[in-house]
Amino acid sequence: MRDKPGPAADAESIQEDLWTAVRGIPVGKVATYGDVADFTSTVKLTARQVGRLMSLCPEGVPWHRVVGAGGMLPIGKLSPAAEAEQRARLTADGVRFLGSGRIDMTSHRCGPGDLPGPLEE
DNA sequence: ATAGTGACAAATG
DNA sequence: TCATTTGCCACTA
Repeated sequence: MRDKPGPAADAESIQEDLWTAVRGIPVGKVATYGDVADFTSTVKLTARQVGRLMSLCPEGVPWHRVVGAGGMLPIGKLSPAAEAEQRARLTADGVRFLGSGRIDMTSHRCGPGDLPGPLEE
């Protein structure tokens, strides 16, 4: 190995795996940060880690399919415009919203194993 | 090194 | 259903 002993499994690898997991979310479905963190995993990530890395997510990644627990959109805290965009994209994907501005997780929640990502065994 | 903050989550009242 | 508190991990002052 050549290279310094950086942080366990370079952050690049983590991101790559993360994007793959997010991209594996089927259209019309959504996953929570905790779920995505569970899918990804070459290294066990926590919901916060996922959220933090999400800000770096490159183009082509349906980040809008990643929501908070219960279908809340915590993005509004960071960028109100992004929240509107996410909402519009999800609607275009066929996701329904509840009157409280939250997503109808009862029908769109993606659980571990329901994702065609690298988690398969 | 300590404290504060943040695209979160689960438990509690 | 909502508000509060605690745990989590990384970054910034």
